[in-house]
Amino acid sequence: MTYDYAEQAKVMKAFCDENRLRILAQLRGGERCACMLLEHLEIGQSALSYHMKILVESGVVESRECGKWTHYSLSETGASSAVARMQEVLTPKRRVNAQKNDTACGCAASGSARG
Amino acid sequence: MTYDYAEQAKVMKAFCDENRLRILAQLRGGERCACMLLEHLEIGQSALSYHMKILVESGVVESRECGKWTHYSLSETGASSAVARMQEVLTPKRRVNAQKNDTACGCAASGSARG
DNA sequence: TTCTCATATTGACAAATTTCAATGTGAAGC
DNA sequence: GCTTCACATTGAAATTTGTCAATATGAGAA
Repeated sequence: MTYDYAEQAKVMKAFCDENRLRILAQLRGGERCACMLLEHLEIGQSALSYHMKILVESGVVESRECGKWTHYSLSETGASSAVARMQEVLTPKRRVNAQKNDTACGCAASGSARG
Repeated sequence: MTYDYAEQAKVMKAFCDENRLRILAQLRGGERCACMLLEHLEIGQSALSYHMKILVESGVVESRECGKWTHYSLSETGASSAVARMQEVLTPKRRVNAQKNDTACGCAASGSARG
């Protein structure tokens, strides 16, 4: 399978900005409209909108429109998908050929994939 | 608990760059020295060193020196810690007070925290 | 329709990130 | 000692990201 690193990076970018983490922390408490999120952040309205777009496009946050308001909430499917992605990235592959990762210097390899 | 968003963001930054994801993908196959990692990337040696520093400082990668060579591998503890962090960020908090997240517009809230 | 409110978008700018070329460092070999 | 190899660090440039002020959009109220 050809891995889409750009797509993967895009999802992970949801989590690597302090203000986005603060937004996610608020959403852990339940659905919030933009104005409520804004009250607890030290950024302007357009910056919030920018971050919400990133969060929604990454799939971890869902938006729901209700008249003039937009409500945001954590996406269960997006969340579990993101966690699964990270888990995959960090899970050693099953070894197929015994000595595939021999080191150039010839000293014994240690670590998780050796066994 | 006062959340350290900077620290959290730092860990997550390990995963939000395409080249770092390519490096992690290589490390899934087992321990690798820098020169081997470099062969499969389209960046220079100093850029690789820069990325490895970020990966090691985030805790998801371990380095092991062997004479002139440095070997890198996925850190099991770092990996599970990173996954746990992401999981925490995405897990709705237990509701304590019934109507804490009422919306400004008064329309019914939906979503995971309502239940 | 006109006005206001909540949010999105745009353009410009500042700050952070990523890269390379050059240089530094420390280990191994001569 | 000197040289080479593997990797780290530095400084500058290119790129990306995050922010604000201003403006646009679209829904509800008047």
